[in-house]
Amino acid sequence: MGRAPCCDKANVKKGPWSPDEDTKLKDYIEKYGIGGNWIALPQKIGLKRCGKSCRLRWLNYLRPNIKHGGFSEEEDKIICSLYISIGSRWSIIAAQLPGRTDNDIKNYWNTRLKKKLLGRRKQSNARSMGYIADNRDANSSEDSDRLSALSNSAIERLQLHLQLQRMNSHSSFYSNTALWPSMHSLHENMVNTFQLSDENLWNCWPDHQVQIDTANIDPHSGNASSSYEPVMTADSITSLLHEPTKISDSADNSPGPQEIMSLGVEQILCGDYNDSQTAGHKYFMPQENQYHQMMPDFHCFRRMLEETNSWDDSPSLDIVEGGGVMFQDSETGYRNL
DNA sequence: AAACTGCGCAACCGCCTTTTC
DNA sequence: GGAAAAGGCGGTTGCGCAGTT
Repeated sequence: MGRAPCCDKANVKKGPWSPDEDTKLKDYIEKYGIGGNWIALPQKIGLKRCGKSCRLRWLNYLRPNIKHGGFSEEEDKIICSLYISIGSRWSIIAAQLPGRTDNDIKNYWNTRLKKKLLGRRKQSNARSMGYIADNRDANSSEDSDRLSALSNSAIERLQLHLQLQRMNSHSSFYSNTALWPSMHSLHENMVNTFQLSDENLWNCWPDHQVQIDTANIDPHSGNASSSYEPVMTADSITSLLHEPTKISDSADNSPGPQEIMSLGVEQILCGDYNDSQTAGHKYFMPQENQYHQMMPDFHCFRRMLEETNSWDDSPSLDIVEGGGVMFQDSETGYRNL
């Protein structure tokens, strides 16, 4: 049985809010409050709107002390740092920026800040990934999809952190790390990995047989736990490349794998895998002939490492005299942050 | 001047979590 | 304890506007 809709879709108005509707909603909430029930609210006011729509309108636009546009340099930094650390948790990021809404920050990130920071790097990486895919298997659109999937949030976050870290050694602009949120230990691990020599990095793989555990990871201790969400893709890949983490001795009871990796399996691997239930954990093990399918993913990161080491072809961020930082617009040149 | 294109943003959708009964 | 309702969130869509051809 499906879930009942929150309102009668046929009888609710959609689209932009009129000034009249805004006034009705604002006046009512200021007088009587929400009353603990958004769904019932529009009926009380006489608005033909879905309760969720009212909530959104209030939270994102009508409530007091909302700021729109004009993000400051400080806000840019906070958004950037938090995005690197926690990803697209817009509500959490918004909580650190008084007057800003998650929707606003999300829009700002997607339409402006991301382009400012990653700009041409992304295109460059896309080219690299295409190159890799072409070399391996020219007719594999599935692989292309997987590669492009890898180029999303995780890679953006990694690129951003590397940018910031490079700048950190030159500039006071981002040097106050006290302002930054603390990094997940595996996240730090990821960053460290990309500072390894290429040789070391590559030699980590593929000699390990890998057992992938769907158990979750405590972001503070790095230990397996059932109460935290799975680690992100880039963390997972880095763990695999860098420093395998043994989280349980139960591996001894399972055939084949010598080490247990803590990975969010559906985020990093796709395709069919043997799986088995062992000691309360579900293990996913790539079959031998599937290793080659995983390799392109790691090629992506290897390629990124190579690019990172020669980050000079079209920097989107640069240090300027006096310790300031400029974002470089791909078309119009430098612009102060 | 008209058509086209790209961008920014408000709003919607659907899924997941939390609360209530 | 379980089902339903409501809240919350992130991704996506579509409209309006400005700039370009």
